[in-house]
Amino acid sequence: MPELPEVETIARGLRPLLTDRTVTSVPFIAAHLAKGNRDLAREVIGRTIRGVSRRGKLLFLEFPEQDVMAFHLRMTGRLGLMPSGLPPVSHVHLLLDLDDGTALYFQDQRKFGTCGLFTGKDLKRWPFYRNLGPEPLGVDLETFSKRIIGKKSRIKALLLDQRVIAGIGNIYADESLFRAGIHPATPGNRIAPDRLAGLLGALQSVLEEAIAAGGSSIRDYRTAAGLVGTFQNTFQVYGRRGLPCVSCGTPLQTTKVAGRTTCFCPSCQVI
DNA sequence: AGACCCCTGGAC
DNA sequence: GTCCAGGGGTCT
Repeated sequence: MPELPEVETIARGLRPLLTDRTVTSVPFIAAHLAKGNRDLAREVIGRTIRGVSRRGKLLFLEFPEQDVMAFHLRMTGRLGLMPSGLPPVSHVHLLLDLDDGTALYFQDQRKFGTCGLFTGKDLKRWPFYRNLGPEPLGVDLETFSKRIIGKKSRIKALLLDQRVIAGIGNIYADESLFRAGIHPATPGNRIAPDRLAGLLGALQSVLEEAIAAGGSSIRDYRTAAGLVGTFQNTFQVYGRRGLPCVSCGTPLQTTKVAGRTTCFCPSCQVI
């Protein structure tokens, strides 16, 4: 599910509700999450959340001393607040009761999502976190270009690789490649510098517009307040196989790149 | 680069 | 029944 715009939207929604809240109890943690979080309750109870942040697709609850609780929502994870003490909701795997009578819930139909409590030191040692590429909304063209140019992999695979650039998933990879007019199978080392500039611009505009729209709700994604995003209404290629290209009318095609269905315009997007 | 794994449910 | 899904890890 959530890619950068969705996680950013959730983080912005949670920030005012969670900042300065103290965890009072952990009424529920599912077995698959408890594994690897054996002492979560003991370690998180009594701690005060000082901020909510995002890095790539990771969402952090920030505690004092650089400690964080990290969430990765994978395909179907949701975070939100409900009144504490309510009867169990389907697919909720973690509840944190807070000192204002609310409870943070982590809901995840497919159970791919993960969470964990990290000290600052342990977080920096976590390979997935340590190896994350730069933030696409903060990276400069030179840094971005260096990470693409000279790589033989197909550009779609590079965009999906969290070590190359953080936070991009299947939707925003396809949408930005269409806007930039780049075929998803183009090898990274065969994209001219001016086209890389166009790609970074496309990536940034797509992500900014998606954040402004509260993200894309295909199926499961909801904001922290439980609302759907609206950027799915603006998709130009994602999920539009067979439909006419918005630019030239050619039927959009799909292919597989990095194991993911990839939708593109065979006429507008060139290698 | 690709296959298969984790898991649940909707579309067909 | 089969195939597919906003992700990522592991193994060949």
